[in-house]
Amino acid sequence: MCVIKFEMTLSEENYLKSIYHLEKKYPRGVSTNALAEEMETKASSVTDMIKKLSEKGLVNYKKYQGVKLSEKGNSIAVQIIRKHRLWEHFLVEKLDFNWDEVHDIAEQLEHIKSDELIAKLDKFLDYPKRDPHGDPIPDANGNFANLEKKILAEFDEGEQGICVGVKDSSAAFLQYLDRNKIKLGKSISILEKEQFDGSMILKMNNKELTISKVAANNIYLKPVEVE
Amino acid sequence: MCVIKFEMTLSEENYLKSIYHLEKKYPRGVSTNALAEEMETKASSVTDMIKKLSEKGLVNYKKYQGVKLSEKGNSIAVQIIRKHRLWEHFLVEKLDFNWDEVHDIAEQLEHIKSDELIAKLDKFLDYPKRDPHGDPIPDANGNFANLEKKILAEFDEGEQGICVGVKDSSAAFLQYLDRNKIKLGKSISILEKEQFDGSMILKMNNKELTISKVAANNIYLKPVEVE
DNA sequence: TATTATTTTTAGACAAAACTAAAAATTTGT
DNA sequence: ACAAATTTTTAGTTTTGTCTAAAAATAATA
Repeated sequence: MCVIKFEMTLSEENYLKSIYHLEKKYPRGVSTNALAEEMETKASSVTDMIKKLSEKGLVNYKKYQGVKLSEKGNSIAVQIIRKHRLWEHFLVEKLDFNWDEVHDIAEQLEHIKSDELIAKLDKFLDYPKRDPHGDPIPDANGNFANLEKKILAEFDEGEQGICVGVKDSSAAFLQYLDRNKIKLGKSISILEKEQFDGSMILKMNNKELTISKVAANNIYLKPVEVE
Repeated sequence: MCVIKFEMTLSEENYLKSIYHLEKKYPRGVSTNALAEEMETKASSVTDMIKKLSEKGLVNYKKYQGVKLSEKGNSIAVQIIRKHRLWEHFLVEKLDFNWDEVHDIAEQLEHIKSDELIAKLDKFLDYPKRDPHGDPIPDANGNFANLEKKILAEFDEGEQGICVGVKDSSAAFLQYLDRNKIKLGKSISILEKEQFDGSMILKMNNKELTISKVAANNIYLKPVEVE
């Protein structure tokens, strides 16, 4: 196992991370424009950076055909995501931040360079498997513990599940969830599904709650069998 | 109380920190060359940066006459030092790092931008007064808890004290202290002082220990009256 | 298929922070 | 005090990552 360490700049790391996330949406290659939008920069800047990453062997790139992460690039991106999610867990569990406040700080902390630091932080947090939004934290080898989950909007009437994650992690959405007392771990039953607009009437904490289709499309449940 | 927030670059923050530390040694103004050496850069680069900091009102500067921090510059420098020392404390007390391993990591962490983060970290650590090397941690207002301390080399035979800090925080020196079981909080008596080379014979843990003048010049004791 | 429209890349410029080399100011030594 | 040595500043480049404007390639449409 031969691990080569690169000197990565902040900007390079952010590009790899964005490509990683966009590959979920565009598995056949991430376009220059999509990346420019994600990075809040111009397409020409993206082209320049992609060339640089390509020369370093971190992405596979052919002109006009979008980028994909190479194996090396992927594993670097996964390590950055690991750091981001570990720090988010730390901020919420140890420093008492709310789950809607941690993203920007973790965005900075994820670039701190020290393998020893991350190993010790992981141990201190007792090897958490998920961050405060329910996203899996890859282990030191880059392996994700995959957990079964389905978007709430895809559940049918009478089904039931446990809230295990959110798709949208914006502060606005997280605060909406807080106001409605929706948290990870909560048991939710689907009472009714409105055909007209896709809104749902749920039972949670023995109370009824109506949510829009937009909201239901951003909540993950783990299905629970109900007899 | 009107607090103005600046956009500070990493480099600007490091210059302020270095000027702060050098002002201890050069209270009438820090020379361009001294700063260049501290920052491991060239004098011409220093001149450029000083001009920039001067335009921002963070240092007082007249050509050929060295720099001093302005009040604003000083308070920013103190906040960076606060962050550095809080993170060092965290790394040693919570993540189980040794005191010779934390400097480089804290050097990165000190630039994370979030007042809320530092306030919560401070609380989590239970408002520590000193970092792992015995240096005082300024509070949120920039006030240092000043503790009485004297360099070991300046003690006389028969005197006694408690180790409260080190002047040199290099890994090499800290490891030397570890090998000789010298830690913060240890009680030390001066048995003999060799006139010839300034070396000292100490009693600590009921055992005798000889240290060189160089070492004795880098250890701080709080004097203890002995009847 | 020919012609638009869109996307992507190239070319050239800029700001930040560093550098080298040379000029200017200050300090030192006789 | 004046020449020599040192320190500091200026002037002109370089690198990284961005930008604008224009050219080239690809995609969409009549």
